[in-house]
Amino acid sequence: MNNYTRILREHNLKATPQRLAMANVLHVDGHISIESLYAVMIEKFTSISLATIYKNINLMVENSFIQEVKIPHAKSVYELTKDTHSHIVCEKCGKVNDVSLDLSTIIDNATKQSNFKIDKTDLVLSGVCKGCQ
Amino acid sequence: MNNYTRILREHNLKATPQRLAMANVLHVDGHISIESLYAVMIEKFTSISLATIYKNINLMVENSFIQEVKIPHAKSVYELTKDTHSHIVCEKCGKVNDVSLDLSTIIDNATKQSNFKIDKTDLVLSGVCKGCQ
DNA sequence: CTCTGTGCAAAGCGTTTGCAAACGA
DNA sequence: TCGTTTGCAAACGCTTTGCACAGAG
Repeated sequence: MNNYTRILREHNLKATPQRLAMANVLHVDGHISIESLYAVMIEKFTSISLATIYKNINLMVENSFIQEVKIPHAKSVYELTKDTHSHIVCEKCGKVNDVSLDLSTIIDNATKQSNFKIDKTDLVLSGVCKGCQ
Repeated sequence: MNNYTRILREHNLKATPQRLAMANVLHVDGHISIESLYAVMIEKFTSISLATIYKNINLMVENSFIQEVKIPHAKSVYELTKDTHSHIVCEKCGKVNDVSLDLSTIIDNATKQSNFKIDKTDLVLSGVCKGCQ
């Protein structure tokens, strides 16, 4: 039994070939939009339905197996859930990368300013990647 | 001629009553979703169309008069364009507030880590506001 | 007066739902 | 075997478009 089979089951999801392939695409690709995911999936499963993609994406999000990342001026992408991190997106080619940033000082400041009890950060930096410069 | 009339014209937009009211709602409310905006607008203009709201929102975004703010697990809200700032959203009541945070250290770090030329930050903090705690 | 903006209705598009058949455990 | 998942088609909801009339400049 491979890793994703186990993880899917831990999330009360049956390890169907479609789901295992989705998990694998997410693992390999890192960040992928619904339409790109569908394009990749239909290579392996010529008759897979968009409805299946959506149903599985939604189930996986509900079970915290994956997460949605909202990108300014672009479609959302999805990634496997991992430790807290930020994102950086290239305005030219659209590529999304992870970055590991310490936001604790920022959070302290924001807490003082707002009186909120802060428990989550969503930071998306935009710019131009090395390859596109 | 009031402020918004002038600003709209500078953006090549005619200062219609509907647009002036939208600008005013955005100014007073700070951050508002399409559906809330429509609900407020229809009070003043009983026969205003959602199409008008959308057309104007899109024109105003294109002209950088307003900006979209994407919120995790919620609908986007719109705000008048102003100096760079971050947002904090209450997970209980949904209220969105501005916060002024210095992200320069974060940007330096991210630049080193990613080799991107960074020019924009979108930070949305989530938590529980004072009133909801 | 001219050109832009508005309101309405219809179209468009991404996403969700219902259902019968297929499949995982 | 039993409950879940799939694929298809239809439905849905949000957003956009086309058009005739109204209104801003």
